[in-house]
Amino acid sequence: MAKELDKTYRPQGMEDRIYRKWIDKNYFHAEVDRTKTPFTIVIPPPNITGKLHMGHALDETMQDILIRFKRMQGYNALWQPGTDHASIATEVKIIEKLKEEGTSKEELGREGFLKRAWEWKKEYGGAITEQLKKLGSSCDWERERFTMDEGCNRAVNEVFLRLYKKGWIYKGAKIVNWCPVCQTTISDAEVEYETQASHLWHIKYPVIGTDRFIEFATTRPETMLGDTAVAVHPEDERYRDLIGKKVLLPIVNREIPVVADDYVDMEFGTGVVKITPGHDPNDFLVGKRHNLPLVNIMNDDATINENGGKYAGMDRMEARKAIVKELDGMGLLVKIEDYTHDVGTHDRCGTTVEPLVKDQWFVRMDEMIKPAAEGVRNGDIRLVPDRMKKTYFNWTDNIRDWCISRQLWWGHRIPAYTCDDCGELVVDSVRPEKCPRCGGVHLTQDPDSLDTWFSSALWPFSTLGWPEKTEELDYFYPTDVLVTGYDIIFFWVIRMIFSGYEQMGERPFKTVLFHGLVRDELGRKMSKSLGNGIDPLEIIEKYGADALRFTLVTGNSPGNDMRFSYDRVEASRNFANKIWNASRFILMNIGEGKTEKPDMSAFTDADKWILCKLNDTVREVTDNMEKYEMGIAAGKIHDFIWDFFCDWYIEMVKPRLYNTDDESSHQAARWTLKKVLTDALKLLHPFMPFVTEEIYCTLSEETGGEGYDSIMIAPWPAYSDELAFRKEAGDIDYIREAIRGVRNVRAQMNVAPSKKPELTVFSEEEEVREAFLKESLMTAALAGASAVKVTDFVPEELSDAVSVVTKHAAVYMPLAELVDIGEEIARLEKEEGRLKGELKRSDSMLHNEKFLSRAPKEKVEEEQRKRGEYEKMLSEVSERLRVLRKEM
RNA sequence: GGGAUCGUAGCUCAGCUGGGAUGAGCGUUCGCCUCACACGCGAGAGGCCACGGGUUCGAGCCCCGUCGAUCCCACCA
Repeated sequence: MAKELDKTYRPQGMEDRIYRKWIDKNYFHAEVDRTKTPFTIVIPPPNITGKLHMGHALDETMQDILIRFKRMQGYNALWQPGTDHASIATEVKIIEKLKEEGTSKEELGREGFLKRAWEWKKEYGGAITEQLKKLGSSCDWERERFTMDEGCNRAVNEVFLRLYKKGWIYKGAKIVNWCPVCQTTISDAEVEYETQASHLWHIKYPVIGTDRFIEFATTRPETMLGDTAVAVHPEDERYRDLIGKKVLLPIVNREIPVVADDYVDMEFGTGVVKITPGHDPNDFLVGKRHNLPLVNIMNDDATINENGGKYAGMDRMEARKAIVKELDGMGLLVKIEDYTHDVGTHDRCGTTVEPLVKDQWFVRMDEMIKPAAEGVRNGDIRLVPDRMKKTYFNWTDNIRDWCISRQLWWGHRIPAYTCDDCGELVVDSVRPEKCPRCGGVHLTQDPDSLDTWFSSALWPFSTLGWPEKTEELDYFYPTDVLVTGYDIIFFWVIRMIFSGYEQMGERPFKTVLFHGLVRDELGRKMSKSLGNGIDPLEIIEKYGADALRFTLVTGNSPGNDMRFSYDRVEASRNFANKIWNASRFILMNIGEGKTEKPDMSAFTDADKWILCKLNDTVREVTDNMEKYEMGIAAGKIHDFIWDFFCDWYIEMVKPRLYNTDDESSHQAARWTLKKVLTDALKLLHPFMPFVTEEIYCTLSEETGGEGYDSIMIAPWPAYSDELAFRKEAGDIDYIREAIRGVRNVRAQMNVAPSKKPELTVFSEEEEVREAFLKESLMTAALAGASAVKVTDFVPEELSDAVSVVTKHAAVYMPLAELVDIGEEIARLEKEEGRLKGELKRSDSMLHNEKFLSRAPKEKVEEEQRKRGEYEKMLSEVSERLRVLRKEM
């Protein structure tokens, strides 16, 4: 490590070096230790196909901030990492690759395909975790898991078996969402609705035995091939006489009944609906109620099947056109209207989803959802921000059974077997040796695999060893906080919650902390198609992971989307540079071994002031962190370091170090500098782990440290009553006010910086005079003065001086030769006006009977105190004006 | 059709259970290469807190409407 710090902060190289050190020292690893309180976070496992994007960066950063904070607080902090096999996403990628190679899934066969998939996982599956490391993520990599590793696999099979035994997993023919391109079913959550411009085709069918026609409207005319009824509302006068009659389904020439069902909306269209139980979820239900036959007219690739007669083999969209044309030819097409409606598409590939009836596996949700809803309702699980409950309950209140089988190969294979001999269905967590009914040894496993979320639902406990009763599970479960985006509530959060309650009998986590989306500079979603994605790795390369992390959490609150901009990263990088240089200053001014704490009498008010501010910052930041207000915490740390520490304290200390030779006072300054820097670095460490580590270690090496090899294992700063120097801090705040006032007037009056007048501070309060006297050297330096005198009367010779009036003191500058008296009078008049206004405001409140009687006492007292101050300042300013006017 | 979020300085956003908007960063204006830092220092300018009501001694914050932006959910063919 460099003996001293370079002039400019340069994260390149440094971050990787530090990360390697942390890994080598095994700091991220957590073991069961009953003497310590655990704090656990499970990572939302990134897909193995994934490439680090800003969403991950935000998610990981928030988790790392929490885990580092808790680790420093002394918790046994475990951040459990791992990756997700992402069944369909991965399978699609591999299929693409096979296509490039001129082969296919079918050609390789199931076994060959899976072999390829595992190879693929081995080759690319680690990329995402390597990228997480670039961010500084302090995951316990020794415990890294994968949703399809042996343990997770066992957990999946075990849960499947348990739920099956309970009767909560069943197989049944129901209408499901089918993706004709991916050739698999998908769950309701995977369907994305997209508004499309289309048409409403008005068609009529002849009513048998009459010369009438019954007219209706449809958005999918091709499905008429599978119609098995036409429905009207039972109370609809227009059609009452037709109920029970038959109509002739054209083209197919099938006779179908007119049924009456409440489902029909009389107001919509003609009040007639064609019923296609095989291809519409509502029609499916109507069909059940009326015992209608079910006709499937589609193949798995969405072409029309043999039930479509002459249209067999035609694509669904082609068939639509052809059928409309044919109906038109028959005179049965009444009209075509423009119509926009929401069409279900597959969130992975954008293909229009086809509802059709398939024999699939489902999880019954009605019972399992109850404890999950209750757990959030009664606060067993807390959602941050609170409003996410509404989204959550919206889902739990309307939950439907979960279709879990997928016609995919990459994933957990459904642990259900059919006996080749007797046809018995056997479900077990391990492959049965023989059929329990007939003893046959030939059993065929269900070819389907499970929805990828089935395994991620078990993640909080499967990663800790479940179904084994491991020490880890006992100790680290339930986990403390889950950090994730609000867009994943129903996919994942709800499913983990009901799985946790059902399998473990306990909540999977105590708190869910939601974050929003990271958008681009214009507020648009970052997406591949827009090409507006910003690569976090590029940002890290250029500005450092610390700058990226800080940018992602500042100025942001839980659950809200944020915009990403280069300007903000630059600001964060500049902040890192600021700390870097402040540290350089401190290192240059602290000699080796000279930072033992001197006697309290050696400390100046300035020292006590910064220690007091530090102390307050420690308390507030800790409090914000406990409440998951990371953005606020980051802001406070930023302000403390930049404003209080760098802009004020370091400047206050310079004249002392450079222009005095009181060794014990120097020592107090050095001790304070080091103490404040060290604690500030600790507060900042969760946010900017790398720079803080680099500086902390350099500081330790150069000046002797606290005995920790790394800031990440050093204790979090604690609030201390001993550092609450309220009086001194208040005095320094008055002095700062005076300094600011002087600087202000100088700038306003264009006084050259080289001009260093002698200042006279006048105050009627003895304590204030003492405070200024004690800090006169510092005050003079910061105000650009040659010296500061303190008096309890205003000397005659200063009658024409420029004056700055503050609450507790007035500062006189003999600048009459530089400043026009007229201007000074104008300035003071403005000030006088301002003070009069303030006084008026104060008086209006204090004369308000209701304010006096109803406002809390402290508020009234505060207002009275303010009024007193204004009155004093006003009389001071008026007096100055009187004197100056006489001078003219 | 339900529900949520947002509307505060030119821009991007904070604003703790209601108590004077001394809010932050960027931008901007005026001075400064002051021996930690020009990725910087000092000093400014800039805000009917979307609009209209209400509750209150007091509202950016609470309640009710209106307008505008965004998002989620939903089986109206």
